[in-house]
Amino acid sequence: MARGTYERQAMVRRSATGRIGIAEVAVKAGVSHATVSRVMNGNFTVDPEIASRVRAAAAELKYQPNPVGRSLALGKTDTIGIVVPDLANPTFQAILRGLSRAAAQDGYRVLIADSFEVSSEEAILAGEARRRCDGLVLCAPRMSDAELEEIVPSLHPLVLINRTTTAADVPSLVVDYGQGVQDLAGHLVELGHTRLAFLAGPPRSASNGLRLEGLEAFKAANPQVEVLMLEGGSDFDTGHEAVDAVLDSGATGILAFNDLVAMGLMSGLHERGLDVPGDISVTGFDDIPFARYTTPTLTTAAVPITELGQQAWHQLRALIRKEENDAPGSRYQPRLEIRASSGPAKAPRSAAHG
Amino acid sequence: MARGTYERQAMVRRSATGRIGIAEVAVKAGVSHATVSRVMNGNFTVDPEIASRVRAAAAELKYQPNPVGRSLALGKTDTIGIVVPDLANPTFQAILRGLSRAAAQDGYRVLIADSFEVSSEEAILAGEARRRCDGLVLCAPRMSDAELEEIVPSLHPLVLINRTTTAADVPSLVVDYGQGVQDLAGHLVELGHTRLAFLAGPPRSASNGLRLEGLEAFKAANPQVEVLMLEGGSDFDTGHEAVDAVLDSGATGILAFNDLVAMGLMSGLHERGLDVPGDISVTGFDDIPFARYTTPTLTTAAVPITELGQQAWHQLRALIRKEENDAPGSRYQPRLEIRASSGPAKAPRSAAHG
DNA sequence: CTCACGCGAGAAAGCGTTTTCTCGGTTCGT
DNA sequence: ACGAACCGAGAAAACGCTTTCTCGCGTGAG
Repeated sequence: MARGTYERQAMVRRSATGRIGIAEVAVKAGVSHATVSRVMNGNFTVDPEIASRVRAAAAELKYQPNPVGRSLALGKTDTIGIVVPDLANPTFQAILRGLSRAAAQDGYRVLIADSFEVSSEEAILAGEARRRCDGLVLCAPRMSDAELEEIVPSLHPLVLINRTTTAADVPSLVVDYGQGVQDLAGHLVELGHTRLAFLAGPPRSASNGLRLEGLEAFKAANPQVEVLMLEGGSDFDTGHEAVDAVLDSGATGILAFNDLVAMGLMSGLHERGLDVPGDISVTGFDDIPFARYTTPTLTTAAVPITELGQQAWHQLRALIRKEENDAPGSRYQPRLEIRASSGPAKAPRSAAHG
Repeated sequence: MARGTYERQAMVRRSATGRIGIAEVAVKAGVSHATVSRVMNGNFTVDPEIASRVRAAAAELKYQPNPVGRSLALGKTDTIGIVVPDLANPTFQAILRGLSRAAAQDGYRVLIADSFEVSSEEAILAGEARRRCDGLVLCAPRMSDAELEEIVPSLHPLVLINRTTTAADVPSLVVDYGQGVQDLAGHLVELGHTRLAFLAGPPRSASNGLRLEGLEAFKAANPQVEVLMLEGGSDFDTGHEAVDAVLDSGATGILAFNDLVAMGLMSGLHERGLDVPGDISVTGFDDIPFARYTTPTLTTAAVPITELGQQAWHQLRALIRKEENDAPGSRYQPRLEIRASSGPAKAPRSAAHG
């Protein structure tokens, strides 16, 4: 029983900061703080008896290592950052969720940086977040290509969502919005619609650009159908306020920028006494959870967005661990999800009614 | 022109970690790293000429202070944490958003910890998050009172959401779910409903408990109306799967645990060919953004949840700054939001039909 | 019996900052 | 003209941890 040596140190005075540190544990256990560190990190080169003495002291003092000190010594924070333009948007919420869950399984935490749609802040925000973390996931749909290229090198390890870059070692996870919108348009045409309208998203958004490209391709392949462009945005209100423009367009099939816009639009149409899909068909994009529960249920293009968040972590993890990454980035194909908001076309409506 | 002194150090070799540190800037500017620190922190006790020399060197090397080192020296991280049980739930998304936005305005970042409904993890998660941050916001609706009381002292500065504690200096932000549910029930009764059913939330949830208390009070005050209890949960599927139970209950007015459950239920009723509110009235709770855009639009009790997130930051900030806090915590009254999903009662339905 | 070797634990350096302490050089007052 | 404040900047300590380096002791071999 080689006790007494350390039991005499009954009183432990806390360090300057008031919190229990490695030093207090070392004193209480009668060893050096180096040994405490070894024990806490499961280093087996330490005598079992001493180890248990240290563990006892640590438990008794409820010692919890200070992660900041640890991070400084180790040069890593076990934290990743994500920059999103708008946390109110279900798409980014879902990415965040997938990312957070996947990262948590590997013991990493997530720091969020919401740019609140102020794209001029995104670069600064990204830089700050990056320096606090071991890696970054960047969602910056409105940032210019030039600015993106400029900041990307300083952000490594980095994973981009719905953007691409020429820089090496920067995986891009992009959803093929162009294909998705073509599938939706094709679906409406099969139902007999010949006059479609695209209720666009935010003007400078990258994913809106992809949709527009897809529609151009669609128009080229289907010259017999009219595709009108309507200005829009990305939320409920956009859709709700677009009712007049939609009706004036005379289109019978409406491709909304996303599910939110589609829901706002359907709500507005309903208020006008119009029937969906009887009078007019509406499609969304994304397949957010709510899309199954709208009335009528929403035809949309499903994007495995939570899975994308998870994949973002896997790509980022490979970068952090400096592993060989066979598939740097990937492309997600939306899946057509036909529900009740799209139906056969009525006789074509005439434009400029009322 | 006292140049040359420092311009000779054209080559700057990066530190061990590869990143540019204060040391590199110091060498390039020909000063000590202490001086660089002073300049970077706007300390005016430094000679303007030297200061600008330092700034030039910093700019040229694109020096960005390492926040980890800074945090260690300063004993603060400029980061707060939030623990939520489920990031998929719009309520917590909204809290997070309000919190994040408010904190960002004061230069703080937010670290998220999602417990994924595993309440046994919550305590550990909370502790870990806390140690990495300057303060914590805890949403742990399922944690037992005993466990909560046990961990609370070690989490200070701490703000609780929808929980209370006996510990001092721990503000609680709680929504008065009891009052809200009574308002909703009262509304249905005014419409002539005499047989109500409450589609409950997760059994051990604190906010569900508050609703149940409210309903008890309501029953006591309105002995003429029947209030049935139905088991449930907190998401779409719960509501959707509860259709049979709801119909069997014979109730004409349904109080759903929250908006999600209400939406699931309405969707299920719609599939059965039933009309809301013609055949049956449905109310939700929370007034999530989607509630305005369902068909029919959803009668619900509006909770200023984003504002609550913002308030959480203000309370936490006061704690971090050790300010006097005149109003430690507050209570939020839901506002009855009458929309189209509730209407006059039909002739009472008989239970156990078909 | 002595020497080399190995093992376990303490000493110390290092991570990148901030901040106190100290000291050399001015400047001002007398 | 001499000493006392003063000021600006470098040296060094501190923050809390990990890890390398070093050294003492014990064991086994020659």
